[in-house]
Amino acid sequence: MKHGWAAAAQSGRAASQQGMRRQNLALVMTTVAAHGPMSRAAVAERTGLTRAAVSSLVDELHSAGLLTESGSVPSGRAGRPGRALALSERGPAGLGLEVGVGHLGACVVDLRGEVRVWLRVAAANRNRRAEEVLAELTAVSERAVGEARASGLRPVAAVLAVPGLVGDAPGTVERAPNLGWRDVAASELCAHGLPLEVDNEANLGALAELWQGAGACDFIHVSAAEGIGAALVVGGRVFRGARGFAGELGHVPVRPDGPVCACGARGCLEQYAGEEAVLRQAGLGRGEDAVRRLASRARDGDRRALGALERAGEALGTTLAGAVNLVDPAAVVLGGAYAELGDWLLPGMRRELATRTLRRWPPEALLVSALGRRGPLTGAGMAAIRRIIEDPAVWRPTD
Amino acid sequence: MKHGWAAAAQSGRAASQQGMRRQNLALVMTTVAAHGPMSRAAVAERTGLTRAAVSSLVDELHSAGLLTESGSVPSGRAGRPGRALALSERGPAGLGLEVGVGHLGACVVDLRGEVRVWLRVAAANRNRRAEEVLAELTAVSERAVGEARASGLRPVAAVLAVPGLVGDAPGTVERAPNLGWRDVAASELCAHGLPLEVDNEANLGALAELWQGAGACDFIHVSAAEGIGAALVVGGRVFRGARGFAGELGHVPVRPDGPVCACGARGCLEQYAGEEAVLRQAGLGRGEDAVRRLASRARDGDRRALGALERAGEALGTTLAGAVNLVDPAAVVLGGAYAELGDWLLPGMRRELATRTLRRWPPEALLVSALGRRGPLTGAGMAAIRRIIEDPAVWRPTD
DNA sequence: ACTAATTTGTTTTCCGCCCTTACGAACAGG
DNA sequence: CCTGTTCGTAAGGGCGGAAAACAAATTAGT
Repeated sequence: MKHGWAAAAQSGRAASQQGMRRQNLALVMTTVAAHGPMSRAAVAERTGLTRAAVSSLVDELHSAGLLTESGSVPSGRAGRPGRALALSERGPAGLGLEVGVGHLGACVVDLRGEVRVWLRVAAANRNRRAEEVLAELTAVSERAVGEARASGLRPVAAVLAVPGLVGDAPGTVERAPNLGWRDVAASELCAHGLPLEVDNEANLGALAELWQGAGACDFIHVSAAEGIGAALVVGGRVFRGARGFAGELGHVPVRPDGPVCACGARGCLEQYAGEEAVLRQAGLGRGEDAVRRLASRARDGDRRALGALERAGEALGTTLAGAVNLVDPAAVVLGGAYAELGDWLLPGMRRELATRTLRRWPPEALLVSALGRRGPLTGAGMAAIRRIIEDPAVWRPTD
Repeated sequence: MKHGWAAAAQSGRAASQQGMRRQNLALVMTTVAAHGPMSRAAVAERTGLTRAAVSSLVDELHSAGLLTESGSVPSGRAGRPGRALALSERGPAGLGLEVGVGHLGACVVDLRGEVRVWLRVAAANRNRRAEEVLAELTAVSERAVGEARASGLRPVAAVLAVPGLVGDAPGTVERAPNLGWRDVAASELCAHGLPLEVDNEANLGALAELWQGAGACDFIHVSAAEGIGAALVVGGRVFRGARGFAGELGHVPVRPDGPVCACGARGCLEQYAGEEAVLRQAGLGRGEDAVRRLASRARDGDRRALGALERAGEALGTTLAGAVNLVDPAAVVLGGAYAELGDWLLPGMRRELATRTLRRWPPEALLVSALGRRGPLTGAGMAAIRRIIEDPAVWRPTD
């Protein structure tokens, strides 16, 4: 009989005192970020650290410009009032960038998670040279950075949202079919000298939902834009899979013998609920604001539009029911462009989810994103600054 | 515009020196477990700790009876040879228990991960009173514990594998339809005074595969026994979902209009690849060793058996293709009773997976478990002792 | 108004743990 | 036999959190 523990089972790094300090700095930051302005004593109680330790940690974060101390806040009860700690609104900030098929975007998010600058310009990027697109994006982002500086903010990291796959090489887009990109090294854009990370727009939209939404920390975020993508958020982190390709909801089979898909298989979800398929069934052509036109037709009671949305919702529901059975998320969030179509998609989805999920998966766990289209760019900005919150030690104010 | 970080985004605990020590003890244990007998210096190099720190940690683990020191091992190179450290084969051990529909099992696994005692007795447990079953299991497990003690082992924790759902309450089975159990508090069994944990057999089978297999640490383990269950292993841990119900592969829809399932929905995978459906299509009745009979018929070239297995493999493949698109695992492992049917299931599965997965998911990533039926019980024993390896601080030799 | 009680934040002391450095031990090679 | 190398251990130092004590600021009670 074979024995022994497989090598794959090992994990973890050595814990040192520096690592301990680092972890506790992060703990204070995330605690203040999550639970609003609060006193040192409240932080201590919530984290389990002593008040003395919290004081020391707060000192360090304060002198780094990450935490600010407002005046006394009367607690209502007896005793000396605590001094409210909050994340600085003038410290480092995150720069979010987005390349869409029809637009470019840039935003700046401060430490508190508030969007302080928001720029979005129309641009026909389909099959345009990547260098050109990135040059224009650089211009947009420089405007955003300028406005941020004027408000006392200092963008220190950037995240770019793209409608495509990001591979192993950091800062590069492996494939973005709708843009016609292939192996584009987007870090070239980094003219600001900021470290730039690239991620899929669906993943970033999900993160925005995680950080802004009423939020569970385990959910599936469905983001229908050109294709149908899903992001699995597990324990507050996007689950990327072994090779980074997780979340390809659009090519989960709905009917094994269904229509042939561009991917070569039959009956993929995209053939039922993809933008192109829905528009075709609704009798609409593709175009810039096709989704908006579809929504207005549905509002007017157009039979074909309503039927197409009904069928799309049903197919989405069937597929998501399978995903729910497999993953058991606390919620399913409908985001991206389809958030605007929620009114007409939801009934079919709910019906399918209700009949096809075991253990009475609660129907109220199916949500529509409040961010909708703004999700990816918002998420990019938040992800950029979130790195500092989750590891304040990387931030040196002297830089 | 809404702002602020959702409360869900917080995580992590305070790091203290005790926690640091604890983590490093675990690091040494897992390193030695994963990379065989090795010297202190080798542990230091691999973990990043200093040789001095490793010495101190090893001392503590040695005096707790968890590590043993063999004689000098010449490294071949110049210099003083190191003394080989290995996990003790006489220290604490894990007790694995299993209640199946047709059998009871108990095993004892030592720190090295080796199965030292293995007992399995036939028993007709379907719709039998839980108390009776557990009493008989207690008898079996006492025999196993006795044999283990005779070899110098000391079972210190137990894990029970059941074909059912384990809920929030620790140590209780929420539902096990094939046994007819409902809200059974299995911890009552704990006559040995050992702490007992209960888990689903599919999850434990997956863990056995993780720890014994050549193993990736992200994979989907399909375990077909009575129902069809799957366990998602993510980063070396079983992913249980928000409510602990993840992995219900059997009720993922294959054909939305297919035959009605016991769950109320239509076209669930179980209707195509479940044991009952396959046996019916193959013209076989249910029975104790039905799977074995099916395999022998297939070996003999029986048309109906081959056809049934072909169709089952295809349905499994379709469903798994969807799961692979969603989760992007490094491997899919076919375990449980169906491992014995791999020869006939695999072709259809491979075909479906090849056509329906994007990004050419490598066909060699579809594996058949070597453990097969022995998976859950093995995994239970390993899980029991693994707790001590992953947190040696919980183990007090004085007990 | 004045005191007691309570809560906050800081200071001081202490302890644990890892790191650095140094040293003895054990082996291979010339 | 001597040298170079590697292994394990020991001593000293620094860092970081815990525990306890103290000062500060407010409420409650009389």
